[in-house]
Amino acid sequence: MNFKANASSAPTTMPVAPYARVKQFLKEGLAGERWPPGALMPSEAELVAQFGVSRVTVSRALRELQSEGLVDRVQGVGTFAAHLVRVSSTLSIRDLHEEITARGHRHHAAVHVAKRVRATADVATRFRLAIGAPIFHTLIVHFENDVPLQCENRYVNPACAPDYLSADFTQITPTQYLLQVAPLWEAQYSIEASAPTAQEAR
Amino acid sequence: MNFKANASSAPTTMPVAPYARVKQFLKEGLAGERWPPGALMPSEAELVAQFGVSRVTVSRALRELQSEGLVDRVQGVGTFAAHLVRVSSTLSIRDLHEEITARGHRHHAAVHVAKRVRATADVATRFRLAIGAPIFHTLIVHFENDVPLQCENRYVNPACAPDYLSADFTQITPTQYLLQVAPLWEAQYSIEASAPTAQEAR
DNA sequence: TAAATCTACTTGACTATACAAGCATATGCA
DNA sequence: TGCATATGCTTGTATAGTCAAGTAGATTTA
Repeated sequence: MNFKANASSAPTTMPVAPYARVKQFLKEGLAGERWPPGALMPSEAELVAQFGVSRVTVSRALRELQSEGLVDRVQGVGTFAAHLVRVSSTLSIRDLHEEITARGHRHHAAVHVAKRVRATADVATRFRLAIGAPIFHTLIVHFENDVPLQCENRYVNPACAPDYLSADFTQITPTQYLLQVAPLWEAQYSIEASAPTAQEAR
Repeated sequence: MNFKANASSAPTTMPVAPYARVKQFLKEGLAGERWPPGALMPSEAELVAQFGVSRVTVSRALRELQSEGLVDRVQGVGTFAAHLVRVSSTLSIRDLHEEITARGHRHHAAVHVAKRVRATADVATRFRLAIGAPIFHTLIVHFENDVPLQCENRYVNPACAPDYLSADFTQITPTQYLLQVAPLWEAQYSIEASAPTAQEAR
C-alpha cells in the first residue's frame, strides 16, 4: 500500500487511498453528466469488481458520500444520486452558494429581473411600507451543476440597502451582499472561554 | 449478533448496533463531565476491551465522531475531545444555538445587558445614524454544556426591530428572533427544478 | 385471478487479521 | 552530555468472510 507501489496510475487521480479513489470517482460522476439526481448508481458489488478492492472499502466510500448528502442509500434496493433540493432545513436564510459548493458542486446564477418597483398591498404590509412605495425586486435563478435549482424571488427594502441593484448577482448572492452591506444589526463576538487544558500544548 | 442476544443490557441504551452504542457512550461522556475539551480520550484498544467488540467497530464510531467535529484524532498520538470553538467560519451569522445543538451539546444563554442606549460615534457611523440616536444594545453570554463559550455584544437598529428588547433571549437567540421579525428583506423560493427522474416513484 | 412463497440482489453490520505510518519514550553508544 | 536507534503505543487503511435485513420480481399454489 506504499504510494510508490501504484505510481503507474494516471497522475490526475490524486488520492492514493483506495477508498478515497472510489469516492472521488463517484463524486466526479455525480458532478458530471453521469448519474443525474435520482439515478441508480453502481452497487457495491459492481464497484468491488471495477476497482478490485474489498467490499468494506467501497462501502466506506459510499457511506461517507451518504453522510455528505451526495447519495441516498436504501437497504435492499440500492444507492441513488441525491436530489439537489434540501433547501431551507430549519433556518431558510442559509446562503445557497455555500450550500452548493459545500456539496462539491458548481454554482452560478442568472439574473432575470433586477429593478425598482412599487410595493403591492401584500408586499407593503410585510415591510410596513405604504402601498406603492418603491422597493427593489430581483428574480434570480440559481444553478447547481448547470441544472436550475432554485428560483429566488426577493424583495428588499431600499432604506436598508440603497445600492442593492448595483450589485452583480452573478458574482455574489443576494444573501451574501445583504449580510455584508446592510447595517441592520451588528454583533461583536469575543470568542472562546474556558481556560485552555494542559494537554493542548501540542 | 442478534439483538436478543444482549437483551440483558440496560434498556436506557437504545442503539442496538455495537458501533452506535460505542458512539453514544462517547457522546454522553463528551456532553457530561468526563473528557473536557482537549482531554485525551480512551484509545481504540481500550474501547475494544471495554465493549468486547472488534477494532473496526470502535474505529467507525470514532471516525464518525471526528467527522461530526466532536473529537480530534492524531495518528500516533490519540483521540482528543474537540474544543468548543469553531465559531464563525466564513459567514459569522450562523445561529449559535443551532451550532451547539448540532454538536449534541446543551445550550443556554444569560442576558447581562438588554437596554436602549445612545449610539456612540463609532456605532452611529456603521448604522448610518446620528450620534446619540437611540439604539438597542444586548450583551449575552452563551454557554455550551455550562461552560461560557461566547460573549455576544450586539447592537440593533430600533427602526428595523422595534420590539427587540421585549424578546426573551434565554429562550430564543437574537439571530433567530431577528430573522423571524425583521422585515428587512424577504425572499420567496420556488423550490426544485429539473424534471423528476423516472426512478423516484419509490 | 389472486395470494403466498421463494429467490436473487441489495445495503447494514461485525469479526479477526494484517500492515503502514506517525509519535513519544526508553535505551544504548560515542 | 548528546545523539542515534529501538521499542511500543497510537491511528489509518485494507482484506476476506459471515450473517442479518430489506426489497423486488418470479414462481408456485389455492
